[in-house]
Amino acid sequence: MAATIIDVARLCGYSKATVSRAYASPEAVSEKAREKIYAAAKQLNYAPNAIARAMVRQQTENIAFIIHEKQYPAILNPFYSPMLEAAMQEGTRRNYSLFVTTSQDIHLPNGDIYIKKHMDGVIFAGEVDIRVIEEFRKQSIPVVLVNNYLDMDGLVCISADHYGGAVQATEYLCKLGHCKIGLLSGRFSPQVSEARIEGFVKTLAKYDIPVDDRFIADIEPALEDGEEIMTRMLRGVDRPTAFFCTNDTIAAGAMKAVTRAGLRVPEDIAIIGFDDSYISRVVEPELTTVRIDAAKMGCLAMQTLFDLIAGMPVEKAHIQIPTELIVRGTA
Amino acid sequence: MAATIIDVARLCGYSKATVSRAYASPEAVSEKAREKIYAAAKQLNYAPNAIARAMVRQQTENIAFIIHEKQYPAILNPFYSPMLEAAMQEGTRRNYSLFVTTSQDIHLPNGDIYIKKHMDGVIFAGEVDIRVIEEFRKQSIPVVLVNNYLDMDGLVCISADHYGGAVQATEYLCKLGHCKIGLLSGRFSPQVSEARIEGFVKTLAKYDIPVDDRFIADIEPALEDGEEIMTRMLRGVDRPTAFFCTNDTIAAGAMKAVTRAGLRVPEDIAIIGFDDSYISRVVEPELTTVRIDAAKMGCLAMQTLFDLIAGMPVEKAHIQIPTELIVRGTA
DNA sequence: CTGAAAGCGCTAACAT
DNA sequence: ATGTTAGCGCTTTCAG
Repeated sequence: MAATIIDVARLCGYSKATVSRAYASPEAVSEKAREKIYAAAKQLNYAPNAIARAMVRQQTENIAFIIHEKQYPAILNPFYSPMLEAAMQEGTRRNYSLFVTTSQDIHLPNGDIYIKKHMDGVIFAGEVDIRVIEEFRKQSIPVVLVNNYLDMDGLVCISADHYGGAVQATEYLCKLGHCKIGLLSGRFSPQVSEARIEGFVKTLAKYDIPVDDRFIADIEPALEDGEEIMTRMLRGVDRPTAFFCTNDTIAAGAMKAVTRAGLRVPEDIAIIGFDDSYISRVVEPELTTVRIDAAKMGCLAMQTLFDLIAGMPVEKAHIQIPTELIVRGTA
Repeated sequence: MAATIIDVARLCGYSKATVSRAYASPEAVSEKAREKIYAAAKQLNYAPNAIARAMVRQQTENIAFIIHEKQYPAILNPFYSPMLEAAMQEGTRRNYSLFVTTSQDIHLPNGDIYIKKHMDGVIFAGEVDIRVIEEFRKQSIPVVLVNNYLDMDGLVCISADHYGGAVQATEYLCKLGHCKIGLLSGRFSPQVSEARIEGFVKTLAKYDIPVDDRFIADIEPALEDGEEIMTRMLRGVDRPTAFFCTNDTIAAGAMKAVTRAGLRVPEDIAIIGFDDSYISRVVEPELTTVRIDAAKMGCLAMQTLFDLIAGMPVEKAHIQIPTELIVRGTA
């Protein structure tokens, strides 16, 4: 069907080796040859076959970005978007392509773990099954984990400083003079949730503010859940004057509840989010939140992966990205 | 390095053909053989090499989803998210993987158009250079265009009924009694923008409402732009009581402007959006908008592509998805 | 700078 | 049910 390197070679009179070089290393071929070859190729609609190339070179220039099914609406997930985006750009820069898939794409008929397409490297986002990682490493495929932390020998993990971020947020609320502060905590992977909760609790302790269990909620990190729980909390006696929400989506839901109850943010209830995702700017007033530099995480993940692919040793297994408090209108 | 089919064959005593079959068509191999083969494979950490397989089968089970650079923050783009999502799920169902890339990934050193990785089919989202499509078809790679319409022979295009959606929105506003209605039109691909504008204008005509050019804006479809233009329009004398925004992002920006001006949505200014994207539910009050079933479009795009790959003839080149008015709180 | 030839790892007839 | 064999299209020594 499609023209092959042989057809081109035949048409232009050069050998297929030379044709190959005209694409793989143009500078190694005389200008005259190059011209003739490209002309012949054009005439035949020839385009090099990446599969064949990958086969002999034993590398595909493909990277997989794998997201756990549970978090699957990942592309929808305003947190992962910029990460993916940055990773893609970094990949493109190096002539790599990014495969975005879920973890269900990596199983074999016999039940074994395996990545269907050959990948030069893999980025796991968020939760992962440890066995999957082990399996990949057995097959000598470099792996980096982003937005999660697992204590495996030599496994590079890139995550945000969830603890620090929670401290920044809580401290800010305390300094504002709030002395009744609630927590709307979303269910993420245990490490993440726990770190954020811990930051909150320890900071309250530092400021001698008691933790009131009635105003601590453990919910799914969705808009409706945020709204629902806040509606309920608003009815509580002696309710807090401020809430720390462990992501922006929850915070947006909480804001809705406050508004609908006829109260005002931040005058009646101050709210602070986490992630600095896109929605922090669509709500009005705009959300005060803890910024995670997701783009940086994505970029770093790719760069680290490239190093690994190039055989460079791991310098630091656990890279933690600092967070930053972004003060806007809700607290 | 990695074990090959030959190593497995040697270890288990079967031929490599049988080993191959144990993976490609397990039912064609005796149970005993399968067990031995899988055991040997496990011992050697063997996993079939997808590249080699793709090479001989001449198909990769990969689909590319290509978004024009201009719209690149596509993953960020709340409109494309559900589309991508649905496409991925549909792909997974058929054992295909989805490559998400930009249009810049498809050029050759010599300037020719070409897709670096071999793909069994390609979905273009939004704007595309016609020459790119021509080139793909020359290389006999099936193509479908989604969220855009191009009149090319036999090219399948899947788009929403932009005209109809604009009519629904405008008509609703008219029926509500608004007789001064503004338009905040975002710059999308010409076909899309024009269809939406036309729907707006014709509907006003139908209701004998004059079109006031002072309250028609042509802007970038971004939050800030929506806010900025609305702030300006609010200062206009004899200003509209309602605005039709050609996407939700613009509408959200416009809502901010209204709120900041101390006015209320929808009491003072009614607003209606387009897309029914995620943000239509994060704003408060929630946005009345025209729903485009982006998930359906993504799913349909994949299904059509699979048909094309299977060699089935194109039944209908231009598939138009109907829109639906979703009435919520802003109009 | 160019050519000849040996594979890369797997599948798909065709036999047995 | 299993084995034999001939490639898939390209890159890469090694020579010239």
